[in-house]
Amino acid sequence: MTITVEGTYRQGGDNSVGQISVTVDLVVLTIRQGELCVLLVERGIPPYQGRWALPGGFVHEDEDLLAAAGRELREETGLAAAPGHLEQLRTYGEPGRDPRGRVVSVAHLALLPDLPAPVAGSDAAGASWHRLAAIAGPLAFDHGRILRDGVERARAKLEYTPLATAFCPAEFTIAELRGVYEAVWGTTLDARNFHRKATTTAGFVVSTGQRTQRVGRPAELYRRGDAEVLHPPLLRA
Amino acid sequence: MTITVEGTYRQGGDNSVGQISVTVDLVVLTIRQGELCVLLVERGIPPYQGRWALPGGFVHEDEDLLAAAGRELREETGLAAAPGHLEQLRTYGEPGRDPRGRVVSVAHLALLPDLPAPVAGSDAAGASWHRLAAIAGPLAFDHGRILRDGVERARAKLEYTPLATAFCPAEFTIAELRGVYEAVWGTTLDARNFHRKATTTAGFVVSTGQRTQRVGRPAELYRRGDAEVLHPPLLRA
DNA sequence: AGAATAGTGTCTCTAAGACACTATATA
DNA sequence: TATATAGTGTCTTAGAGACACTATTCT
Repeated sequence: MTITVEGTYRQGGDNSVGQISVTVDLVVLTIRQGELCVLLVERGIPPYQGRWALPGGFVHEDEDLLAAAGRELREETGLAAAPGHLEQLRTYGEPGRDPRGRVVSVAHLALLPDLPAPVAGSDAAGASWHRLAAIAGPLAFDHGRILRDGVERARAKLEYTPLATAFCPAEFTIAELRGVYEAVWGTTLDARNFHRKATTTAGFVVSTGQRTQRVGRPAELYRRGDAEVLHPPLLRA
Repeated sequence: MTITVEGTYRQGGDNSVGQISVTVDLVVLTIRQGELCVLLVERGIPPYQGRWALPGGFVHEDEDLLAAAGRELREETGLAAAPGHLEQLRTYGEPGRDPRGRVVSVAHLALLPDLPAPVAGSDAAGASWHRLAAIAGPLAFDHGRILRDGVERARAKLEYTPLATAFCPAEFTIAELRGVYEAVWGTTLDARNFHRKATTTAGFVVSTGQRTQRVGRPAELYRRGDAEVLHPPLLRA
């Protein structure tokens, strides 16, 4: 079924009906063994058969864009965005981006903790995690560009929001949080300065009173604070 | 004419064709007499007849999204984005946002200098500038929300990019640049500290060697520098 | 005791904010 | 000379980066 808009959108405008296929694509990032990873699916049919692509699919008739992205994430990974973070990234609509016709894709960015439940066993045939540094060939469609934009968005948002916590489990140590920054930015940070910074920036993290039990001195466990923005920001060098 | 995508988008996906109307809407900002202003058009037909709305229209069949936004800007204002700035803002696709049917709008943000050529005389019947602080009723559709998002984007980008120069003519004084910050942020800034900051931040502005001729000591004229990002940023209090 | 990891204290340097002062034009 | 606007210098303070040191666990 196709919905048709009747009448001019506004006076002075033209009447071309602009019916276009709308999809959502997902840049799903997580951190595994200290490395930034992205979820990719292998294309089984043309175009770009055999290439890796971002997960995604068509927006349903009566479905919000963010809801569509959440549904696709669930279908492809078997996991909800609940413990992590999901936001709109950017919309890609260049006429030639899909050889089959005009498709506008509203890309979304998801940040997830490294969940114990693996991706396998979900609906998605070939969804798998790939270390960002080790992606072999070019991705299908313009997904390479979308992936780059998503990674850059994540890198930038770590600076001025507490979003690094989306990569962590509900309770985490300062060292784990620092590991997120190091993996996403591809740098190393001074553990002492980072600790001071993270614990003194208002609303970034709150102590739970609990401690870890591993080798070495036990680390205090923290939960995400209520700040939406970091004041002052945690800038990259 | 309607383009239809044949075949599944990718394996594992569903087959709903997701045909939706795609439009571009524009948040066009400028500064007039020291106040931040937005370009609005009055709706002559239902729905929302008589209400103010953002300019916009349908994306053409073989047209890029940014190009569509540029075209609408030209049609509504008679002016190109060339001297200013145009970027994608965000996409709005809530199912109920247009009572006539499913319409996904890719909103764009345009920042323009206060051009001597007025908006009148252009294609647009009722396009006019409105002081942001003095917009009477609610806007049509979800345009109030889009406008808020656009203004917030502009406010944020002044912090860490040299985008304030998009509101200025090609050559401008430091006092004019400061006026942009004050209008967009709705604050007052210390003229002396701002001068130091603007002239010492690498790549923000470059001197032309020219000077103004008005009352008082002549001010040096500057042009936009080649920096894409301000290091360090110029943060709001 | 020794290894391993967590967390604190201190110093230096950069940059922001407050504000007095100097500079150069017009009326 | 008065007025108006442009631009510089200085002081204080917040915060980032470098890095020595202390703390608390396990083996």
